[in-house]
Amino acid sequence: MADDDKTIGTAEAGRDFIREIVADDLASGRVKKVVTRFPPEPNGYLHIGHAKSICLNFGIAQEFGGHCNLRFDDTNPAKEEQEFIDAIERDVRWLGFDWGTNLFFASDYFDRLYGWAQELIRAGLAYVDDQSQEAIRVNRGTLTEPGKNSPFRERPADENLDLFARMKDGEFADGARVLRAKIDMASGNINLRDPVLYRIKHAHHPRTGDAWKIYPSYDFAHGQSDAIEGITHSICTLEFEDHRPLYDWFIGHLGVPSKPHQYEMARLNITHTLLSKRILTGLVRGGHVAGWDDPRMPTLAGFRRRGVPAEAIRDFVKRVGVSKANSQVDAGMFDFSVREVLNRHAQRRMAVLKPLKVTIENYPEGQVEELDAVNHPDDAAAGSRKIKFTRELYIERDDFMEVPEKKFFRMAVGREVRLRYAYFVTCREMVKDASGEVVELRCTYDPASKGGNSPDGRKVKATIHWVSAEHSIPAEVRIYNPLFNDANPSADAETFATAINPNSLEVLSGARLEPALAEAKPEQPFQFERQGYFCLDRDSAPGNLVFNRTIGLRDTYAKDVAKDAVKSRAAG
RNA sequence: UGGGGCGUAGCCAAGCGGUAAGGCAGCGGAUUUUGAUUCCGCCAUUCGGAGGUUCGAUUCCUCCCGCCCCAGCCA
Repeated sequence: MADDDKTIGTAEAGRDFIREIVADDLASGRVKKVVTRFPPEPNGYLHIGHAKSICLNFGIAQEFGGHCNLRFDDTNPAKEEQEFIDAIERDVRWLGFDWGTNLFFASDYFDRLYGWAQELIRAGLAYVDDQSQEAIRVNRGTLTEPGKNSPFRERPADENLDLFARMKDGEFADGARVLRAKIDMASGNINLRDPVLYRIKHAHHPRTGDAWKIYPSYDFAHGQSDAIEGITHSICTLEFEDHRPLYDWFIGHLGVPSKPHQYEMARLNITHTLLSKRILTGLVRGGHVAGWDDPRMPTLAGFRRRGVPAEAIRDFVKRVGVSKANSQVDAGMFDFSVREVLNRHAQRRMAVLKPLKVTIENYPEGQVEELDAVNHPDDAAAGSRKIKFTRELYIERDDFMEVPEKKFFRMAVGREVRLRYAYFVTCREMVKDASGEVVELRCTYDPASKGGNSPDGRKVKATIHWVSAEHSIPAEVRIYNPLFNDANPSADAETFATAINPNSLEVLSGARLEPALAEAKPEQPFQFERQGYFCLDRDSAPGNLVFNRTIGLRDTYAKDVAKDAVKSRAAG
């Protein structure tokens, strides 16, 4: 765990209402040692919304001297897979948290849960219902009308016990019967209208295999699992607020080993981003992205592959805070955290994404000079490296303008600029091909400006990056844009696909990198000077390098140009 | 028209009866061999609205308005 995260939850970092409750419970002695849990269902990959929950649950445990369990809520075998279990463990670790030996599965508790269900039946608080799924739905009533009691509601305990055992033994088909709690079909809270405790599913479970033909529902499993593990603070999202009375009902009516409490917080929403497993699964299954770890995905695996450091995710989540207000965080806030962390850790390199050839006419052919380039401007300990300067170079196409606009002060014919770490160069002329496209710049350099400063104190308005044509290495660079252009895309499972940004991936196949980049390791962040942060993609191979742009640098010039364009459009 | 929540700046978010923290964005300016970074300054006379209680209300009360969640044998 990074040092700078240790302040979460302290007075300096601010406290949220949940930490407030934990602190009070500890102070009053209601709780001796705090125990939390992160309870994912292994039906998909973890996304940044889960990161909020992970940081909260593990964070609270760390800050208050307790522990946090990783518990898989694997009560629905139809949706769950071992692949997801493995991925979730990997991602939680990557995020920087350690559950030690506290790894659990709700499926570990199936026997106990079954026993508790029998306990409820014997107490006359649960019954086997033979109604069809359709009949159950109809008889549940509506939001404004009470439900109707099931005709099987008063079935004697012995009969219920027998039927329940036969459900377990696999005697009945899926959906033939369910076990329901006997609570109140007229409750204003629909969760209390005789909720389903067990359903029949002849499905293969990733952990229990074919041992079970019935599976407990979330409501029947969650609170009791918390109780078994001695969870003191069971934190979930707002949509479960209505389930709390039911959670408490089970805890109150069953002989459970502890009395956990549930607390709810708002889930994380981010502009231009959809964070529901339904949608993310649809993106993957529909082939709209290359997989769960596609760098455009808001999954932890996607961010990792894209080059977002775990520390940035933790930092972001800390900045967002915890509250009960439904909100949507500006994606720019996430970008800020990513840049903040990357700026501190990424070594600088030079790379030209869209090369334009430059020939220094007065530089001797065949001559090679080695120049010093620092690895990090704010960290001398990062050292420096040598870069090679030659007669033929590449600069960024965007750093040259044939007809420079007012605010553009980079290269143009007749202008002098600095090549970073090298020399002042002046563009003498441009060379065009038959189609009129500029294909080369003919320049001269000032030998006295070696290293980037002129002894006569002459200033230039721009410093641009470059690579040696001969010594640079080719690479593919992938630029990612938001998966959704709309700040608040429709989360409708049927139509979300129409909102997908067709330009979410841009591939630049002709990039030229300084040779040191051939040594890049996976997940190692680099700043390509003046452009952004990049990292090696796992598709990369020696001789066939592929880099991902994690995020661009802030670009006030581009922003300014865009703003002016809007202004002139409005004016004209 | 049932039940449960939530409304503080463009976006998050503190605030817990004593006179609106902080961050992101934005806007100025300084430094800069990255139009980056860093630094400095500005940015809510007002807390969804209306009443009421109080010397004093974002905080307490009443009514109203708006938004979110719930009718899976999903979690």
